[in-house]
Amino acid sequence: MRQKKQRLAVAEQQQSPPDMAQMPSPKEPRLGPPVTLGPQRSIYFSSPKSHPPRLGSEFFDQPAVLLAQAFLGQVLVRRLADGTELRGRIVETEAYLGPEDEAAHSRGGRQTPRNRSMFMKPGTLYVYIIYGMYFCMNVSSQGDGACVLLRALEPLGGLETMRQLRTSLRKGTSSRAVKDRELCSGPSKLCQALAIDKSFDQRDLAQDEALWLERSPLGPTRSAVVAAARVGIGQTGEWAQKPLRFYIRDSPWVSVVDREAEQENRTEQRACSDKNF
DNA sequence: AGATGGATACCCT
DNA sequence: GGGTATCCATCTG
Repeated sequence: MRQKKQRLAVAEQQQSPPDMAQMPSPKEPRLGPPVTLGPQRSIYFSSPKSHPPRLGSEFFDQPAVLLAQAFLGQVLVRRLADGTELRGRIVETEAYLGPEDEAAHSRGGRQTPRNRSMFMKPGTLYVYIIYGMYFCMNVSSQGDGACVLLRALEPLGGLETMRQLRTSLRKGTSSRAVKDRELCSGPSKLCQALAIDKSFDQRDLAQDEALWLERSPLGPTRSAVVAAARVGIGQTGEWAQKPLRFYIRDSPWVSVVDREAEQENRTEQRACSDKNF
């Protein structure tokens, strides 16, 4: 009981009410997000020179597998109600392909109130509750019912706030300090660390004021991306085996490493380079 | 390794 | 409507 209250208290503290998030308050001006929002375009912000550009809807409009790979290295930014910015580099993702994918919530074309955002336009957030107590954050991609799950971040900024969020949202009473590696190394951990909850469901990552993606100058090289089986979706079925999880090789921030897949990826690459690649 | 926790989907009156 | 099995995880011992 006490934990539940704690959880709510933190959520209220960090979370701005929807109306406040939408309307700029005249008496309390806030720093704007990296680029202007709204339908009207400005040539000033389309210039490649403007500061770290926010990734727009074109970025999200690609097939789930490509989007899952393109996410790697990009920086996710969360701005809390008090203006604090939390940032992390995406190091691990999973692709869910839509109706044909037996491991996807949208398998068989199932559409329910919960997974509605999977069918919305690319860039739409799909946040769902798992095991009754955790959140997972997905981003809709091109393809009906297809999306990408964000599984791990390398924390870059706002670590102390992340630690606080992770500590206060944890269930146990143990007051052991949360290590840096434990801040965002899992789909629900990163949601806790960035204070992302169900209220983000159906929001647009290309437009939202509290959450956005910044292009990183250096992405991982092709050989630094490991393709492995997805986590936690059972052992059976062809879809459980498919290499639809992607992570940055040797990153200490990844949630689950798959040595076997890393080995296989390497031999595949060698085979490619042998064939004059 | 085992317990946890509750929303959700799905089946059944 | 109600009952139940399941669930893309985390924490602790």
